[in-house]
Amino acid sequence: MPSNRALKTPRTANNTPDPKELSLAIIKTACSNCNLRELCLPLGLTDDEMERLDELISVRKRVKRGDSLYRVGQPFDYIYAIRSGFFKTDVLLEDGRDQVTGFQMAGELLGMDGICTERHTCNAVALEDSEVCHIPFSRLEKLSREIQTLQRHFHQVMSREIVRDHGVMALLGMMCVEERIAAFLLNLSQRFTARGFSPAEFNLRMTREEIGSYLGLKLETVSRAFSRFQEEKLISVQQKHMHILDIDGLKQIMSRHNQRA
Amino acid sequence: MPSNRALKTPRTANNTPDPKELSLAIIKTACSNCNLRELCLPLGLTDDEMERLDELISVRKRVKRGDSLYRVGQPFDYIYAIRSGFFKTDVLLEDGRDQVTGFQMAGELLGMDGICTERHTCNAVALEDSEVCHIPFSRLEKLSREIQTLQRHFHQVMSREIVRDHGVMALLGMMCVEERIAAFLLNLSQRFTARGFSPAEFNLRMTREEIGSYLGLKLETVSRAFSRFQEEKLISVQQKHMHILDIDGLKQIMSRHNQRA
DNA sequence: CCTGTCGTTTGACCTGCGTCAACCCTTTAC
DNA sequence: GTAAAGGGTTGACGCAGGTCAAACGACAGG
Repeated sequence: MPSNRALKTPRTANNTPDPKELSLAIIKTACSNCNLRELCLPLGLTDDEMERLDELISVRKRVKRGDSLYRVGQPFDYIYAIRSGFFKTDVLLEDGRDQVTGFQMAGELLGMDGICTERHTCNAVALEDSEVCHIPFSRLEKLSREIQTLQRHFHQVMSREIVRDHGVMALLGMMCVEERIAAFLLNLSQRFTARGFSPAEFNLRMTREEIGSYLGLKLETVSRAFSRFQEEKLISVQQKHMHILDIDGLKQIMSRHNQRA
Repeated sequence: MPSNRALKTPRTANNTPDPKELSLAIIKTACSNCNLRELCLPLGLTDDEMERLDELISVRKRVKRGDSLYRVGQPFDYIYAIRSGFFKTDVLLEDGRDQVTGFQMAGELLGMDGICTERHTCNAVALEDSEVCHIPFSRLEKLSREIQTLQRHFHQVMSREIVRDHGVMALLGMMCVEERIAAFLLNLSQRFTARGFSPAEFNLRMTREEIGSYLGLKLETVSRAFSRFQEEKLISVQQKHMHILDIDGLKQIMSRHNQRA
């Protein structure tokens, strides 16, 4: 079974977009009236500064589920802010194995992997129909030379990404299955909460295989862990619908010292 | 005979540091005559710009083997550039388990984990007597608002850290023991080469346990892998002295498709 | 010099998670 | 509607790498 099934672009059957745009449709944008501005890049800016940021984010595009926002090796020109939707990023080894390096949701930035070599070093794939603001990186750098708050905030976002990655390393390096799954669910829960959604009930946008890839597990292992958590009344899950019944129970799993195999 | 002896800090025997500084001794600094300037922060700057960077890096300090440069929770004020020596960074879980998140050598920057919360989120520990340049972060930000080249380069350094972390995730998430060890040795070899040392012969500054922690393995597993590589004439290792006999052999291990357990 | 400590190696054994396979449910295509 | 394919669950089994234990070598301190 090919592990990257999701990478196949679903047929663009009904709505045929401009062929050179593929499935990307252009929409008008403005940070100043975006309800994600407190989560996203404009955080902390004055109205005046935000207008200047507006000027540089001229396009917002749709990315259909299964389509790539960017792929390994493509030239890097933009940082992307997710307006709505859900993405995964992954890296591939030559032999076809792939590792999901993160899941990104509304208000989060994508593309910072491309800064160092001016080419992207991972793939970003939409897990549901999404909208993305395109931020020309050189103009963002210029503006952040002029607006200290913006500069600081951008540095914080990159730093947060590094810290997040350290957390994933800790997860992959020393946690057992149950801890990884609990950590994963608690992280999702917390991020949905920050966006005004229920902490306890949400849809998983990714397959068991993608969860497994992110957590360094096989899909069967993820499935079994979900079943076990369900038996223990920690969660109730069917298909993609996840209901966390006992948040504290999940937190306890994280603090029981149960080493990795 | 290790060809990278030069990395060992010259004996501190004769010059006794100020006692209230503990093991940190202050030394005069200048990027402009530092032989690491092509690896480190000043990369690409004009002489004039480099002088301005010099002004802001007023102190260089020694950190003795085993001492921390910074610890989790400490306020973040500086980015550190390693002048000489060798460090590890690690994160701890409450229960005492810890994960090494990286090994850093001369010319590399430390401390970017602290930007997002203004407090450090990992520990940085010297694995041998080292010298470190202290770069006040707010002044670095100011200067990078004025010098575009510096701004770009700093962004590249942070981005490179993110990309490196993705590589470690791939390693932890899908490689088997032999691949991890081979990847680790090849990475060290390449970084020593970039610093003008032998690609084939170097001293490991870290213990088997620290290697294991970084690679998500137990120390016994690391030791066994070294022994097996030695039997196969890929390396010759005794204690901390590593001699790579067959670089291509190690690379082949990386490309054999041997999944993770 | 000797002694204690720390790091490393090696063997024997065990187990958590991967592998393989069968089957089911849901969604999409026509 | 039906068919086909993708995604998920569950069981039986095997092995890579963890655990435990013993012994050794290198180095620091007295």
